[in-house]
Amino acid sequence: MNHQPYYLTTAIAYTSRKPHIGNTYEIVMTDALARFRRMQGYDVFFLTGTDEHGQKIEEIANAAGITPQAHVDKIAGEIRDICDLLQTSYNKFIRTTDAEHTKTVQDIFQRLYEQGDIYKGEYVGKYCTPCESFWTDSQLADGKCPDCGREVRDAKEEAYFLRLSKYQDWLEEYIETHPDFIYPDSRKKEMLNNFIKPGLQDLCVSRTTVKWGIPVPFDPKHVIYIWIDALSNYITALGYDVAGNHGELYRKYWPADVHIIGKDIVRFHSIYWIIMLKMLGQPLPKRIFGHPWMLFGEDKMSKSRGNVIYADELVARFGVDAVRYYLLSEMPFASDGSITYETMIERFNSDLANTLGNLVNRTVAMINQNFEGKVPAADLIAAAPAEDCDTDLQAVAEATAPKVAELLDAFHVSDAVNAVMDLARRCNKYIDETTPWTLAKKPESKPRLAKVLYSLLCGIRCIGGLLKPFMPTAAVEILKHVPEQGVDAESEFAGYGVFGGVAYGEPVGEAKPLFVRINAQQMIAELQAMQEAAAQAAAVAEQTPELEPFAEEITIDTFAQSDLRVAEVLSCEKVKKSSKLLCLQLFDGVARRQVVSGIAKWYAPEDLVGKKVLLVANLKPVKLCGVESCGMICAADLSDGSCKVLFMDDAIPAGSRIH
RNA sequence: CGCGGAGUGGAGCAGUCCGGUAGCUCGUCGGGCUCAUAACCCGAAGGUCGUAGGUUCAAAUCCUGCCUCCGCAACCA
Repeated sequence: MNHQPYYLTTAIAYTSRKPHIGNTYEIVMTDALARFRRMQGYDVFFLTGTDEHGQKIEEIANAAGITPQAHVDKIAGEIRDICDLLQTSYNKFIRTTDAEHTKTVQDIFQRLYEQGDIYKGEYVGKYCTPCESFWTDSQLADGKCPDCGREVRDAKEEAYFLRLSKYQDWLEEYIETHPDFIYPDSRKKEMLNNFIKPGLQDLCVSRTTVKWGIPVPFDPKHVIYIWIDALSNYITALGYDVAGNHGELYRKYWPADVHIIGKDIVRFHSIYWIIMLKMLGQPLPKRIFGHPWMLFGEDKMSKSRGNVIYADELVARFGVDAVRYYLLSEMPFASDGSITYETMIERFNSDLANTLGNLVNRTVAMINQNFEGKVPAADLIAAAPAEDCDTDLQAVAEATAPKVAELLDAFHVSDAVNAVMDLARRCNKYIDETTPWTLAKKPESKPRLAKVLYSLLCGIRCIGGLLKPFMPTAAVEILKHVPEQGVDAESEFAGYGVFGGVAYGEPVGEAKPLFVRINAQQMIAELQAMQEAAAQAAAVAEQTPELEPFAEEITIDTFAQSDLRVAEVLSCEKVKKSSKLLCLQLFDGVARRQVVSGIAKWYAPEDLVGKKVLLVANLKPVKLCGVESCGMICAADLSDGSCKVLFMDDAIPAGSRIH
């Protein structure tokens, strides 16, 4: 029996808003793996939780007129409710506002500062107002904010930096000599080629502009930025202590066996987090698995598209087990999966109702009809010789547990689920091969009938047991029909690779449908109605959009520093190397000038030629994708993310100044 | 030439490393069965394996060019 510790984690969920079903996939998958490892006998610790600090949360709370703490309490509660609703078996739910976490994060920051891995920098530097972020010169992308691409302004700020550059060579070598560390392989290549090999920049790890966060202990006007705060949760949750007086959990479970995260944050885990641990002198997690995303149809789920699906709505309609089954069986290993109501209903009917539920139901019904509802007696079964289909069924059943284990070892969750369903299909076929209803008509076939039905119960026992990681409730329901006798195996999981273990003479219970077939047409009509209502609500919300807060008050002199002019578009073409940029030739009243603008997505070059636009004439020239841009044309940002250029009255001559 | 992934019957995927009869689930059609939830089992139709070349006795698989899609990066002054 294996009692080794096994530690696995999900990313912590950001508490900006209620998570949709795509966000939920991760924790369900992690839960399946956690349950699987427990069944194998591992001493599992499964961590999840919420990431609760940051500017965005401050803003949302302000807009709602509540404190950030009140906001995160509410959302963290909702997130935890969803985890519970989906029956995820986490051992701890950490919140980054927990006192213990906060303290340890401060200790980590202090320690890294003392040993020189965090240093205080000051820049006369670059500050992005919308992002409230500031950047070193080397971080700027062509003089712009690397996060949002917008303009940055000079600002004299001091901030703390994490010395990533020092560990670049070490990290590169580590990743290359540990081929399974970043998984799947394509993510590893992405990290190496796009981030590590080009050179790591020191990372700014504090903010003075954000208030909702953990203060830097020795310099409280700074707040510790997300990286050190959020990533540390994996060790603070276990009682990591900077001085080495670690809690029992830490001593037992660290390093993590796997961090399960979305593919979008592989970078933070495989670079920042790993280097932080190296700095702290702690062992590294064994593996980082970046999973794909769940899309709705072809699109990413988003509230403004009105196509958001929430876990609780699906559970209300299909039940927890079906939702879990769908998420786990439908998501491919490496590429993005897609969720649609049609496929959800289809898989429910064909897999859960027809193949699985019906198998259990018909088997139990036959035992009720022919053996007074009790598992046939051992001597009766023994009186029937084994036939080819018996040994084949047994072979398939016994091979299933090892196969599932192998697939789960490699994180091929959907293949593992499908392997169990294959066994259910084999059982159904066995019923047709043996035609128990014919056997039931002849008294002399009673031993054969007993053997057939017993074999089916053995198969169902394997199926029920192996489904435990994926559909905990349904698995237990199935196993209730298969009275346990106990088998000799090295773990619970391996026990479900044994064809047998069903107690003779015990009642199998009443035959009732496990999953009632869904009327697809009717359900889809209902769901569509629901979705349309949601889309409509989104459209209504659109009319009263959340506006960006107004900027700080300025004087007319400050405004006068901006030289706004009317300019005429002489010609316009796309910038070759970019999907977003148009290059415009303008007449500004005096001369011709070139301006590059990121509006290619919404305007074709010919839409602009001959129009008069509003030009910010005294912006410092910059290069975008290698093309020089002298100024900026003004456009309004719409709430759907698009934008509209401000066209001026034709009667205004080019060069007119705006006041 | 920024990095990486993918193109296989109507849909979704496996097979490609290591060349040798193209496989699975769903759907369609036909048949069987009746224990069971209009369920289950069998069979059939349907694929120039993105495209053009090359290597080979033999290519979905190896090599080269090209096309298309996607992710990451870059990119909205």
